[in-house]
Amino acid sequence: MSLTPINSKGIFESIAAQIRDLIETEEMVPGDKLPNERDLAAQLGVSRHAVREALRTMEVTGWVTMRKGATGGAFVSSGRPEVLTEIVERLMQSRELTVDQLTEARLIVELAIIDALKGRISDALLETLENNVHEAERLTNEGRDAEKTAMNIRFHALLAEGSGNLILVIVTDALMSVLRRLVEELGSVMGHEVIRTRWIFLEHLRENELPGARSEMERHLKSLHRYYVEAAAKKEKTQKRRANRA
Amino acid sequence: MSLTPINSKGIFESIAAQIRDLIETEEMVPGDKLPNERDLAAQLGVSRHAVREALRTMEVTGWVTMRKGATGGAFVSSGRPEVLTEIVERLMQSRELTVDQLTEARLIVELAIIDALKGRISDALLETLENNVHEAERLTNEGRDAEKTAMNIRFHALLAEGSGNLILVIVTDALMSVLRRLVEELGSVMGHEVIRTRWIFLEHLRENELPGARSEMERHLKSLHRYYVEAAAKKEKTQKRRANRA
DNA sequence: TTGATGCAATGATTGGACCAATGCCCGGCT
DNA sequence: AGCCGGGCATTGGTCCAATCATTGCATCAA
Repeated sequence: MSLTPINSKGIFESIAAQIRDLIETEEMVPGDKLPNERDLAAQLGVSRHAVREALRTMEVTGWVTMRKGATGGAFVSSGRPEVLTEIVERLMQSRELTVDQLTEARLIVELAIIDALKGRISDALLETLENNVHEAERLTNEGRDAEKTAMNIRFHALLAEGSGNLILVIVTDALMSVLRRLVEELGSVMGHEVIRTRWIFLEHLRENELPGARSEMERHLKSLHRYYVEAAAKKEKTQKRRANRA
Repeated sequence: MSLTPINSKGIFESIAAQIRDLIETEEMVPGDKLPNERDLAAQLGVSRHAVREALRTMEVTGWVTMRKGATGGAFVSSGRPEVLTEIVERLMQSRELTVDQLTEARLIVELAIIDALKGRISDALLETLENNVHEAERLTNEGRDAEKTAMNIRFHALLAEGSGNLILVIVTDALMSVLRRLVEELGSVMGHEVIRTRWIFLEHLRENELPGARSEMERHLKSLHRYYVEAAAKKEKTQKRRANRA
């Protein structure tokens, strides 16, 4: 005989579960509008506050987005990579996750993407990538730092798209949105060095020399990896020093 | 001249921001207890419900955990990696993924994880994996299908954990979860074949023969890949036929 | 000593009321 | 005819007050 716990996690949780089910079974797809809060509360037989808490948590986890106003309401969302950054930030601050792990994961995924590029290197892809590097070069020369960084990050996204695999694109997106935050915190570097390695990488790609491209990217990312780990350690130390002084 | 929007996101957001600041500046560390909801509401001059919404979102994002009861309350947390899985899973699920892309991505990520295992193969890891396969073998023989599948999926999660990289674990978890839904739809297969390839894989791992292990896994996953793509195509066809008939 | 019981603290849920933002529509002005 | 502006309906946002539920602890009796 197996008894199931009753309401173990609170009402708002079971409300969220019900709505999630609707979405998971594709009875509702991104863009669809959920009933308004008052109707939901009535249908589920709970108070409006409970519905609100459920919707709020679902908003945070990227299941729905909420807009206010006359045409507002809760809409099924397709997910928000940005919320990842906040959670990752917390994990890193409390040492559950290290910079080391983050950049290592980036290295691994990126190299996997390059491997997946086999047989998919088209002229269109090459042109897109070249345009990106040209733009990045211009921004670097003009000293427009933030835009330059965005452009450099975009390069990796384009590469992922080139693999033709949506999953890799999504994972890359998520990783990049987290890394962007890291760069903001630790400071970006090596402006022209990035451009240089890009051209070498692209040259290999153009010649269909995947191994060469791969090792160039590996070299580049590993040097970035070392830099960030060091910068994070240094920042750590100054924070500790400041804490001790106080 | 740049004007900043006022209160664009509501009161609960600024409450959350204030509390986050307290935690970020390390005035509060994991384990510390926040004031109770009534006091917080009074101190901030807002309603208790606003405080609750703030705390709820912070719970989801891993800043605090909440317990109920006499010694309950909101406590500073060190983060919850599981939410990341949920968000990544949502990102994957909401896109129009093909079976092909899913299993290909699984192949890519899994092989990358095996590469990342270099220098990390411990006796403890081997033992954990062996236990998993033993269990899976038992469940397979007993015909307990659902549990067998769960155990087989768990193997990949354990492998990811063996890489020592939390990011890879999260990506694997999300991927597996999406994949599991697919398997439920298409039906699982090859019970004993999976066990066989597992033992071969582990044997390579035990001998520290990473390339051998890698190619065995590659062979196995590629055959799975073919099977699922085929099964999906077949299902597609019967659905079309059924649709035409109607 | 042990177990039951009551109490107090704290979160969980509810109901109802009102505020605020937003987009649409309609009427009046040019 | 065109447009502009104010009112209005819809919907989320906030607040208050009250009650329920859970949990740990202190108390007390066997």
